[in-house]
Amino acid sequence: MSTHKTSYTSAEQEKLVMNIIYSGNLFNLVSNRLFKPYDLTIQQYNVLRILREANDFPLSITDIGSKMLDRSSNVSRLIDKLVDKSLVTRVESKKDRRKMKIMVTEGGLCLLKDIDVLICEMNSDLSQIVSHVEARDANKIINKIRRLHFDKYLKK
Amino acid sequence: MSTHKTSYTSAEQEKLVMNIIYSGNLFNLVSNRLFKPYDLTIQQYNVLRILREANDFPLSITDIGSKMLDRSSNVSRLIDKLVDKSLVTRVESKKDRRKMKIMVTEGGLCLLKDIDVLICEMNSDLSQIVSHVEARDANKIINKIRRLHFDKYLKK
DNA sequence: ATACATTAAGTGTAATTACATATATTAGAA
DNA sequence: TTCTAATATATGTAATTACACTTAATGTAT
Repeated sequence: MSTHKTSYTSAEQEKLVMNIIYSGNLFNLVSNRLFKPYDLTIQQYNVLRILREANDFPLSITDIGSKMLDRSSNVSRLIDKLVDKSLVTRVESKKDRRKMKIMVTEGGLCLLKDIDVLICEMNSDLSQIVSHVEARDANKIINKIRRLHFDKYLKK
Repeated sequence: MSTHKTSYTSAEQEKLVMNIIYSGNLFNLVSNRLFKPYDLTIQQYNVLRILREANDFPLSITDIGSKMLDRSSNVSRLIDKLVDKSLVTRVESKKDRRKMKIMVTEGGLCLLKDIDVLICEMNSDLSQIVSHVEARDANKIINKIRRLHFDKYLKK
């Protein structure tokens, strides 16, 4: 490592990127363990939440993919699993038969409601660790890095 | 979502956790693509860096695992790959034959030196997007969440 | 010395992922 | 219409991962 001030200056930014990768992996791992009793992965949980937020309006695979935490091309298979567990329904759109109309079921909403309690507890724990303002500031910084530094590598 | 002030307050913290997971995945994905021309994954790269920092002192599999970004139990297989590419050497310790002594090779150091240029460019880009102080503050907040909120779920 | 616990590394396996590609449908141009 | 391009979803695959387990070596109490 160089001893120039500029190098030292950028080290903290590099650490931040590494920290986000490391902590992201860790949070992901822990979240998946927390969701395990409900037989859900964090991605499956997020799809259910996205569908709940859509509020009875059916979403397509593409809609879901664009709103998802994880932009992989495996939304179809993810929905497969949720359909198997009767947490969502998938029917072909009649207007455009390429599209699927996906909705959360009553059972899915029920499960979400159970998990809401857990999430709520975690949130109140979290709010004792970092303040609203701190969280907002950190979000801003992470978003800046993502949008200005990383998104350009995802042109597709 | 409740309209109580406390609930609203914690929403930003929840977003931060989600943001770290999402951005972490994304940064990981982009980093892996950046390292692809060198036929390295980001974990392999980090192992090489850890070994370089050890400065000719051989590390065991456990040493590496404890310093790694990704705390999976697959360090052995990861080292396999690096040995196959002649980037590291692995020899049995004579004092304790359970342990392996792993060191980066000249070729590994060479490869790291090439990549340093790339990393350096990225760092100077990064430092134009977020300041040293912003990065330090964000690191502090993320570390607080990890240590006080998530690490307790990893007791083992 | 013997037995048992602990530590270190490696392996087996099912699930997940990234990436490329395939299939089906629709949109639009000639 | 007919051809081609674009869109939406699904699938094949090789690699990676989480997790449990095995194997081997060492430490320690008796």
